Amino acid sequence: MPRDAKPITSVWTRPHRPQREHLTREQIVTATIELLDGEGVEALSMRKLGTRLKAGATSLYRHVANRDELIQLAVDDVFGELDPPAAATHRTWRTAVARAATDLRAMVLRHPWVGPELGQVGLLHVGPNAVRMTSGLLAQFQAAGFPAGEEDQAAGALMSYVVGVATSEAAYLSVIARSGVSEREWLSDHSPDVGEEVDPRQVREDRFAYGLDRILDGLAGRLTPGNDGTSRPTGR
Amino acid sequence: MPRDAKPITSVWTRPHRPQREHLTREQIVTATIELLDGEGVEALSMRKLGTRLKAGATSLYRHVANRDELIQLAVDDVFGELDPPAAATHRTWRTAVARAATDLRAMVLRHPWVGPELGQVGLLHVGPNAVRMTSGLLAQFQAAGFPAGEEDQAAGALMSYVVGVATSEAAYLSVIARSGVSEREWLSDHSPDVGEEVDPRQVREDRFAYGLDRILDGLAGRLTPGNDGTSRPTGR
DNA sequence: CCTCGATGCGTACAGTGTTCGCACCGAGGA
DNA sequence: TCCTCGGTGCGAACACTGTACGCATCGAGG
Repeated sequence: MPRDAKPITSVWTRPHRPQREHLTREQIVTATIELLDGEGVEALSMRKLGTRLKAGATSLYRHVANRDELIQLAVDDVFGELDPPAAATHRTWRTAVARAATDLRAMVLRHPWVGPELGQVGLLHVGPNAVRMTSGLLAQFQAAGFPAGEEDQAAGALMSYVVGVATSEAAYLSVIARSGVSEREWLSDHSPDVGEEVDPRQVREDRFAYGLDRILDGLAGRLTPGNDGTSRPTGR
Repeated sequence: MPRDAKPITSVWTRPHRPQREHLTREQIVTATIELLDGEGVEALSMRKLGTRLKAGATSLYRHVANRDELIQLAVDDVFGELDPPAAATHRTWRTAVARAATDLRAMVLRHPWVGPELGQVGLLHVGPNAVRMTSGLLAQFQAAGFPAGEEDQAAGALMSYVVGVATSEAAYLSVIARSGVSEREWLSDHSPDVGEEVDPRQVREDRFAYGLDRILDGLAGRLTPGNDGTSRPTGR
């Protein structure tokens, strides 16, 4: 025992660990999501996250390998907000798939950092929640009666579209939000040719629905005649 | 006309500025793209870029506001690799659009960092080259004879799909490349149920073409009957 | 009561983007 | 010919970052 410093001071200056509240991986992930939603992905730092959890920055490394893995966990966690589509039947596939797509878009808009992150890691091996979601979608296409081997490509095409629009939409909204004005103000500043009466939120939703309908139309065309729910006006 | 025989000191003790090669914004951007292609977006640092240009790190700030703006410039620059689609006619719109989509996918695969970056800044206000590309696409849909006001939504849907697939595909390929094995090795390691005879690159291209055809099918359904080229495969 | 694995965290290190101020160049006027 | 002066390069510095390491401390189990 070297006499490096004061042996012990008073009780009051002791490190004073009031209650040893253990960190949880779950806690860390939800705090991460809060921070990501609030300030964006590049504002996420381990130290900031630590203080938000009333913990030291390096404590997090006991529960998470590194920052990248933490973000991956966050990505899969928000996929858990989606409930998988209902039972798959060949009559209801189109509405079920459309609903899943709408939910997915809403989730990406709620968490604008998810889109770019998905673009860096790919859609497939993200985690159990994402897998549950994609396999639920796949079941819909299987029940719909697509030719053998096409269900996969159909589901993939749909997912790519939804993630593509939603990501770009989320980025657009984030840029506006960072500039501090409302969407309509921003629009009338940056492209004054749009009318005042249109609701930009509605416009975005219509655009999404338009593309979604076109993809579902195109997919429905691959079904054996009779099963399809095509909205195509040309009856052939 | 000015003779370089400066009477200061000897040539050898001069501050040794061998040739005053001025940096150019263009030089910087192309070096940035090289570095991004080679090592990915998070390996891009101003100091590394500086040494690659045989310049100090902070010299770059004379020509570029900051790192983010530099990446934006790089993004728009690679959009310049795409040549805008040919003259738009109502007979050739489908092949022209399919070709533009294929080119765009190839570009995103050549530069795997573009996808996530597009997801962070949005598709629209990226720069003149991207604008040229999207407006060329729009002209195709206008010439195709879509109902008034729908050309925009059609072009947007297509772009979202292409960027969505290509981004996720590029991420997948980057993960594999970083692991140092070939795509087929990686596949037989991670999902041994796929056969040996399939060419994974061909599979990806087929998947892309499948979704593209479905979207174009769905879009063609909105044309006045007679103009549509429904279900025409784009394959090679 | 003692031991031991698990956990928290202070310190430290190698980087990062970016600012500031100074040194220098080359052209344009006196 | 000299002398200014806007533009350019860049070394030093600052505030941060992710994270490896080692030590202090805990709770449970013997």
